[in-house]
Amino acid sequence: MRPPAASAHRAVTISDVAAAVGVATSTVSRALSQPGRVSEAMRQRVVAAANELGYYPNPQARSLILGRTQSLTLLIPDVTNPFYFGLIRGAQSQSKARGYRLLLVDTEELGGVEASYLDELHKSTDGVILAASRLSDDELAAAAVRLPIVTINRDVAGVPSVIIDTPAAAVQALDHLVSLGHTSIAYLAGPATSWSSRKRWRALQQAAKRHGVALQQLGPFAPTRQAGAAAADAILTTTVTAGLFFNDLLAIGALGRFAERGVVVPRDLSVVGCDDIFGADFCNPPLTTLAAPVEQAGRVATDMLLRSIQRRADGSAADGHHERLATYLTIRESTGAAPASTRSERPA
Amino acid sequence: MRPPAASAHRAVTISDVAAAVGVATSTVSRALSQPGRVSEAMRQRVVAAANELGYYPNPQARSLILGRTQSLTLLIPDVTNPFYFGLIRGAQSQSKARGYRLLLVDTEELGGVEASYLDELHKSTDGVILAASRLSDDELAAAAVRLPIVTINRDVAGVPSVIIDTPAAAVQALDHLVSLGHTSIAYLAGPATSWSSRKRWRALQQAAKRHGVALQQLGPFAPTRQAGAAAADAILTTTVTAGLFFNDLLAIGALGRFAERGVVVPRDLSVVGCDDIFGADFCNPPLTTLAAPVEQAGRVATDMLLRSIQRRADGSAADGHHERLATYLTIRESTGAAPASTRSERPA
DNA sequence: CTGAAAGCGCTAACAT
DNA sequence: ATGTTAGCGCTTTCAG
Repeated sequence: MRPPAASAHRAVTISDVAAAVGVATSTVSRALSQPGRVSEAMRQRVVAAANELGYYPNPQARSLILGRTQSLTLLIPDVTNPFYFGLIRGAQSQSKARGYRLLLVDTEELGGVEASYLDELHKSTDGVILAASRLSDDELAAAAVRLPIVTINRDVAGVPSVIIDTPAAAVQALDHLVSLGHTSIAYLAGPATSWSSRKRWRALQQAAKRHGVALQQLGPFAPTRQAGAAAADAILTTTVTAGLFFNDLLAIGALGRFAERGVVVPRDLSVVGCDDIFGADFCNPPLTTLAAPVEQAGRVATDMLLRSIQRRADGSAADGHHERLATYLTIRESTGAAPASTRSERPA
Repeated sequence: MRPPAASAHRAVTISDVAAAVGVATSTVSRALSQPGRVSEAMRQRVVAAANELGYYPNPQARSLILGRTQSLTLLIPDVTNPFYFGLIRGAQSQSKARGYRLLLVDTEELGGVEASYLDELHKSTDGVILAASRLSDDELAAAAVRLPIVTINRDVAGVPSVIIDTPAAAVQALDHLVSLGHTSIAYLAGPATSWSSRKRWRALQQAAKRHGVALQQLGPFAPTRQAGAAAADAILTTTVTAGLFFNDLLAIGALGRFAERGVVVPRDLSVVGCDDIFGADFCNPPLTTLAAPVEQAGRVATDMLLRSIQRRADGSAADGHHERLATYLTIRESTGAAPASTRSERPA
């Protein structure tokens, strides 16, 4: 049973409730938010009246005095990139569980948008989760002084972060390819500003050296399906027999292009993606990929942020804790034995 | 050049700026929000000081007095359902363009969560976009009295809404199947509470009668990939040669199950999805589907909501305008000629 | 064109 | 245990 809606206009306030019960507003406030500090009888009368009148607290007024908004903000570069879906869900559910609301902002891959939001948000959110930030280390560190921040996949001193450990998994992927007989492999890099891409490339280089296989970097490519066609064409100018793609979006785009050009995956070329996004398991062929625990990352980031907010409230020093989430290789059907003949002889 | 951050703690307020310039706070307020009502010289001095000090307005304080929060809320049943991605993006970008922030809430397919949010949100958001609401007509109408609401795919008197016209496209899909020789077809229904599913079924029934083909409904099914396996098995107990699925998620799930059971699509069975979500074009085989203009729906809903908010502020009567967005059949590779032999003889 | 003062809804001392 | 009072940061009468 929903209480009767407040008459057309003015909303029900705490003083309406106070008047109805015949007490001071402070008593109502206490009864509602610090039940221990009023008599049980009073609490019940107040709660009854509040329900009766359809009273709901005004979060703005509360925020103004308390200095916290009970809302967190998730800044992501592109809401349509499925990689972030899990992040959104994880952050959303955890925020809700902790009694916070989640604001979602799409920065459209623009560092400038990111920076201006961080300035404006200052007062309207209690903390920010920054996914795949395009900001410089200095900008990030500066922002973190003013506002609790947790980054995802970005390692800046003094700024807590969740790191999805794809470099380690990328090495597993390389091992996998080497075990299948591949000796010449390409890494299709992400945006030049991507910290993850650089990290992964470095890890791959070392592993390639250890295995004694040839590894080359192509790109950078935008992390999109459209760019996948370009990545596919780039790889076809080389003689590699396998490609490690910056992410699944790029790999899926490439898969389509390979099909167009008559390149059969994995017979002619093996393809490895990254992230295990929605679709990676039902594309054609299903993608061997690095399964990033994205939703977990969203939850963990939220908890770290909440802890960081708490710490600030207590006046403790800021922390720069980093949480590293393991990522594992998931083998599906886009990788297979290296072709016997050299790749340059492939029909194309 | 970012202004120097405010010293560790207290945020810069309008009175800090006023003190710096040596004027009253009201002057600063006017200079910043009603530039016309202050001398140009004064405006410049104030703006300079504000930048100097790193002043940003406190939206909470402003909301409190203005009675609007400059934020809209998008309530969706499941953030991980790719159908909503476009909606999120459309609503997000349009909100931003109009100077509003977007709050995202996942109701987890629960009507109760939806209802309680509508109550609480009352004061913290200026309006709500309700996608695929699980609420009853009465509940919706009641909520719309208290708060500007726009629904998506839900037709309730007095509540403005955006209707993605899938029934019309479903009829196109039926025509398509009939033209391919299918005479016995199944509709794999969505949740019983889904208004869209019911509407579509009704439109299909009429069209089937017109064509003189047999149409049966199976389900209801959850709108998920998992449920797709159940839907696939259900369809295999019948002799239909084609299935129209409630949405792409369900269809993609079914595609996987068909592959497992050796049913070749479209040779043995034609499959039609709905929504054209991310993945519909690269699953195996690519899905014939009804391409819903989802991102547009998000933008349109946002604009309608803003208009509705405006109308309320002006004291005009509430409107119940409905915007219908055309949806078209997109033919890909999951539909083909009806098998010559009857489906019950299919290898399985 | 600018200043003084009141007040949005709520909470937190400080009384009693 | 409850009432009184002040004030969070801002906008807006109302004066001048």
